[in-house]
Amino acid sequence: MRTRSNSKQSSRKESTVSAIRDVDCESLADMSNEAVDKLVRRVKGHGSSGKKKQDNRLQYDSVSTADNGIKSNGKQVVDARVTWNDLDARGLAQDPAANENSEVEGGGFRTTFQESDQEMDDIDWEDGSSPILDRIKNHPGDGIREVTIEFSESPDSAKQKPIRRATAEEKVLAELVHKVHLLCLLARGRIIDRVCDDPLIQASVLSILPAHLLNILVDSKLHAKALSPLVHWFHNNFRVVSSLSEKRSFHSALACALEAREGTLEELAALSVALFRALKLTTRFVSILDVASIKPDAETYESLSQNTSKVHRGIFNTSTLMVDRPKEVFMSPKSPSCSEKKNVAETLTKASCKSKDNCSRSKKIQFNDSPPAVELKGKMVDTFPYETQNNTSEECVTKKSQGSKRKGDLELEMQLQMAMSATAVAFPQSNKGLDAKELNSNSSDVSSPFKRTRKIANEESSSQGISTALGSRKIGSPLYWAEVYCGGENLTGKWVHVDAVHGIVDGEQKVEAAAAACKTSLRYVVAFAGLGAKDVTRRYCMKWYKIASQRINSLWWDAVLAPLRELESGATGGMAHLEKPQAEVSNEHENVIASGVSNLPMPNELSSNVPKESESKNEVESSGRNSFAASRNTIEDMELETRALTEPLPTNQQAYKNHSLYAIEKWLTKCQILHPKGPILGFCSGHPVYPRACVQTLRTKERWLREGLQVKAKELPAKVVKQSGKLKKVQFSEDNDYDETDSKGNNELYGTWQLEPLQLPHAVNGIVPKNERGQVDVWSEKCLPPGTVHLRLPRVFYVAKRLEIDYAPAMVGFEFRNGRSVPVFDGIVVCNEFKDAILEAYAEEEERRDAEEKKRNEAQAICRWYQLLSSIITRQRLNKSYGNGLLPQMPSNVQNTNSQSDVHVGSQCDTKPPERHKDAKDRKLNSPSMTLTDDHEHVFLVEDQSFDEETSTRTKRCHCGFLVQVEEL
DNA sequence: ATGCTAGAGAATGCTTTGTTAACT
DNA sequence: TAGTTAACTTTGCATTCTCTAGCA
Repeated sequence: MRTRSNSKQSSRKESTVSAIRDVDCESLADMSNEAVDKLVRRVKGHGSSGKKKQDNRLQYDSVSTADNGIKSNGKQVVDARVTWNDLDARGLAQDPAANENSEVEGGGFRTTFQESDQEMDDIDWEDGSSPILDRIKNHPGDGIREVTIEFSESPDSAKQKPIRRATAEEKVLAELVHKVHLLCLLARGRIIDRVCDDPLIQASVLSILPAHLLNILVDSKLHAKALSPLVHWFHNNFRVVSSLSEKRSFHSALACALEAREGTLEELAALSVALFRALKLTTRFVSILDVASIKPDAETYESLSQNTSKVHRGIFNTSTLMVDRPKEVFMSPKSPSCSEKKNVAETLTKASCKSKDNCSRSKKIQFNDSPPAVELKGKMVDTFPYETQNNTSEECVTKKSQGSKRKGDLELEMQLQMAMSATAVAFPQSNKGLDAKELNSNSSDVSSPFKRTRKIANEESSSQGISTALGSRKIGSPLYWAEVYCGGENLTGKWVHVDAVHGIVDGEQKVEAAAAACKTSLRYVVAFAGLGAKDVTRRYCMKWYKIASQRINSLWWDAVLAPLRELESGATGGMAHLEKPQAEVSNEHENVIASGVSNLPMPNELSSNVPKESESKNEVESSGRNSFAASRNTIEDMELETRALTEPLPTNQQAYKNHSLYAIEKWLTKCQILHPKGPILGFCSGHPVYPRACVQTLRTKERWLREGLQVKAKELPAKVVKQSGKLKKVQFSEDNDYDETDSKGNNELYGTWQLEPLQLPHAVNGIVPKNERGQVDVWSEKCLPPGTVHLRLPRVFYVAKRLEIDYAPAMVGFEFRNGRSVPVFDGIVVCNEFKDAILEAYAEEEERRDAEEKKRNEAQAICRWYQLLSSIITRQRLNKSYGNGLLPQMPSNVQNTNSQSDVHVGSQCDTKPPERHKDAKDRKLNSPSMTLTDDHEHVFLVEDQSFDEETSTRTKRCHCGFLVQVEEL
């Protein structure tokens, strides 16, 4: 029985796992990855609507799709859910709390809930016979709360899954997430870069470097080949392990990795950078920023289509663990033999268990998993394509044999490994504290990422890379390496790719294929130095058109990188010591070592000093070298630009659709044309390929007017296209000889080469030239007739009208309202000479208007006060008369009280609040407390009233002196 | 088995310059 | 009577994106 979890289950489970991982996570990149994932999932809400208690669902990844015909595109996958209700019912439900936390003994291992969860996360489930499944079946209390097996959906129903497209909002969100993730990863890179500059770290690395390697790099013209012994030494002396769960600074992690001579890929890459820098090589730390997708689709689809082979990261981590972990053991053919290594490893493991620091936790994982891998050694080693670079002949032999292997064979091997690894995972140590994401990267580290890519690389790998049946997404991808500046390369010097972790020198051409095979796209490759950064994606990405759409708007990205580029440029220039004499370099080595040993500053101090130090170095050492640095940077920029302009022609037509360099006529849009039509750069499927620069956008005359351009006289349209039916209808009814439309309803389009700057008629005698609608279309300043000015002020046309100045309403655009577009006006256009007069009058007018409004507001306020007080009085009187002194709690209602009152003040006030009301109000305001608190009811006797006929105002007096003036109708 | 192409179908985005009746 | 305001109604095509069948 093959089962898969659905998307809800997956994402829900992942969120739980993420929570656990949060604790374990060490890598900032991972944390940000997860945070982004969470955010995206939450917003999209696709993964959040699952049942409760499904956190522990198993995910069965159809790893081998071949035998049951399940396609990996998510359409034909059996979407069978495996939850755990029944197990729960059998055992777990009895003591769920205990189950969740207690350790379970079984099968010779101990595991915790967390572990089992992670194991689940870390395992690719294969058929019903999965060891883990068996284990769980045998031990139903194994930290599992809920088991439900649902076969609610048939493969066919999966096929009918509605395709949900991302909304605009989701796209915006995805872009924001992408940006934030980029910034986070940039920050991470800078942190690592800074630690690589740490003199203590550098000194420590140097101290373990064999003496004979110290002197091989002091050639004034460094060649990439000269790095090989060093790289091989590093490769053979440092091993990649899974990360530790503890959170700690990268500095201490690096120190720890150095001490143990093993660490994550990131740490080891950083160590190699530190080593190169200690040797005074100009070195950058390079990282692929594997950011969240800029398009929501991928992830939406991913989470939606759990059925697909694009299973969640957790699952891939699993496969990472299973596939790649074993490789680490035999990844280095030159390293000690397997058995040897295993012994060392075991020793290390034991030692590390006792070790006071936290470095060691993960080591045991590696070695426990190694045995199954060992058997595959022979098969795996030769799959390492990179090793062609530096490998010995024996590897070449094996490579040849590998070359004859079919992909299916390779998959079989992988699956075999998975099965074996799954068994290994059952051992308790395996997953403790493992961060799945780290595993991902680590396994990448561990094995040479490129092993799996061997075949793909040969086949001009696409993003698909190896069959998804391997569950291999983003596994083993090269993520970190170094770039060393070799002055002896080429004529001008060159930045050389150095992946010391994998023992690779100058393998830049292979990075793309390796990454592609691991489903990592080279969207951003950033080199860090001197706390700065530079985008060097062009160096590694040969197929820019494939990643262009996956990158953020270059304006934004360039703006972000601009300050970092300066820093980077300063550092890589200032650190150059290539031309120093050998003796000097040796002395410096000694100094570094000495400073590291005898004069140890605090790590914080160190790190904070680094930039200053390098800056001061720059100042002192390289005032004359700045030009050298500048030229080096310029040369590199030119190199990258050259790459950008010399990208090979894509072989498939669709790549030309949005290609930045090339175009074929077939994929031009309706409003595009080739001008000039040539030169032809090549052919694709028989279609001539032209430079993209030849593609011109065409527009109608009106459209060009908006840009402040007009068509030259006697220019014929470059292209005539059919007009939309709707427009045709409108324009035919209005004017058959409409300028832009011929009698057949076609639109005439013009190109930029047919245009000249707009020449609008001048304003003459204070008259604004207007269009046929009596207005001026102000799309931009260029559209203003000469001699006029656009005054964007509200109500300014009143002023112009009052002053009898000629003006035209300024139409600034359209808005779509009530199913049609409506012009939007903003201000007026007047002749320049009236501008000041209008503005002055406008200011006066606005002042007067403000004063009037203020007056009106005041009058209204007075009126309302009067109403309020009148109603209070009335209510009080009514209360006295009928309420037995009890104040009613009902809200006052002025209208009601007025209607019952003898004093008809409300209605009169509404119409016209007389001045005298103010007096009355004032008086009342002066003595309201007396009126209200004395518990005295005013009595207005008829004989005490007076009536002013002039103003129709009746004045009523109470014996207490209180009076009310009422205007009578 | 895989990748490419063409085409279908759906979603998205651009388009774009009133009228009438009630009320003040 | 003139001016103001609100309700009315809610297209249709081009482009883009995704998927699929067919072919090499």
